Amino acid sequence: MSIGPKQALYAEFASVARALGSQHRLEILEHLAQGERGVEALAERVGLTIANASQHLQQLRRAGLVASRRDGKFVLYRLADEAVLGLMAALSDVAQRNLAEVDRIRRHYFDDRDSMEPVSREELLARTRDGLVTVLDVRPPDEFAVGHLPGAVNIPLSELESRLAELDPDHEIVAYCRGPWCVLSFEAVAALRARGFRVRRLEDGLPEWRAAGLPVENA
Amino acid sequence: MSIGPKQALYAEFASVARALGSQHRLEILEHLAQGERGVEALAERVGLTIANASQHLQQLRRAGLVASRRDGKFVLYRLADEAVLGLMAALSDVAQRNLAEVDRIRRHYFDDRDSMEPVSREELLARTRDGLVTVLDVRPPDEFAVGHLPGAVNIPLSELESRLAELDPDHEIVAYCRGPWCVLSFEAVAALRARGFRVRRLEDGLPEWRAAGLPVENA
DNA sequence: ATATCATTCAAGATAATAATTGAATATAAT
DNA sequence: ATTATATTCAATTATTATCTTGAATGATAT
Repeated sequence: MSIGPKQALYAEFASVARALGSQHRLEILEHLAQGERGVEALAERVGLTIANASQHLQQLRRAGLVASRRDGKFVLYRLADEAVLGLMAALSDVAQRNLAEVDRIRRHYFDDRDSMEPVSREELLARTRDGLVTVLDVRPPDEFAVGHLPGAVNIPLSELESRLAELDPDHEIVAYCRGPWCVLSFEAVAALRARGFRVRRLEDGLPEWRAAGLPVENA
Repeated sequence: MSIGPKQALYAEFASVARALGSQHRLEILEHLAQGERGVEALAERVGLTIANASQHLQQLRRAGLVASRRDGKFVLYRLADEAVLGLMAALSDVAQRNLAEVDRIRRHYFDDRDSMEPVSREELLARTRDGLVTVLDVRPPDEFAVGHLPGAVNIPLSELESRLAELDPDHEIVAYCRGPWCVLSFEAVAALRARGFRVRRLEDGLPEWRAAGLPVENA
């Protein structure tokens, strides 16, 4: 049945789609969008055994979604391409538009914590020039270290309650994390609002900021 | 393992990706991008039994990729959304960039028949205003009937050899068909060049023309 | 060389998906 | 009402994907 070049191409395209067709692999891709990562770190964060994570990574590699390099005894994986992020965005866009369940989850969880419009990247750029805004990165420190918004303060969500003193109550805060579906910034917004801070979320997360060609610091 | 809202969302996104993860379903989507179609017509064109095509269509519907309506005793399917076309474009983009096999097929088949740059939609629009170009739709007549480029001539590829007289040899010809992976326009270009016609392909196909907001005729 | 650590491979159990067949609905025509 | 047609459902079998476990590879450090 797979005669014809069109059929052969569609078979290839389908193999890419199948590689995206797993909750775990999508989550792995979200983490890789932050920057390079080893197998063990990914396995732990996604909640897989190392052997299993390794197999998922190889499926992603065969599908051309990730690439890898060896660094000493570690193997570091990364997204193959900026286009991969675009593909994931297109996927979530279609799912959001057409699957009622997605809408239900969004309203029930996300809108509950922050129903405000997120701050656009352009708006944040303009406001940081005035210096009256604190950019807050609530991801774990190792992800912050690989790359973050210029001038951002890193307080991981888990430490937020105990480090409130580091935040200037007179500044508006703009919080961000891994991307549009990362819960960290939503939790941070809810927690900080309850403490009286003026805080909004940045649209999307670091990978999308970087993909937009905006500057990233990795000191 | 699927606690958390992020996991729940990714599970939904993955279900959309799995629906795209089949050669046959991608081909069905290509046909639906031309316009509404019944189950039997789709089954025949994609080379599936009717029952099987019906099941694939329902997977696509569950994934929010297609919608359907009943018209008398026929059930007509269509793409759920313009965003679906964008998702397929993103999918083929990633596959083209990162899978060597895709490149091999393209060079071996497509570039062999037409290694020239395709005509962009903008260029075609400009040239049709001068009236010196014949726009040639080489899809089957029923697809042409559902929608085609303004002023296009419909000669299905299968009848091209016998209807060469209808083409003015002084006009440049711009041929198009279903989309970037449809072989019809490539075959048409190769056949017409061999006959001495000046002919190029339009970039992509009718669905992308429509998605760009350009006018479509369906007389 | 040997030991150690990170990663991958291989084998097997379980679950999900695909295609086929024949029966069941739902609408239209007689 | 009955018949015909289009589509869907249900049951079956074959194929493919997932996860687990334990062993094998590759690179570094002792």
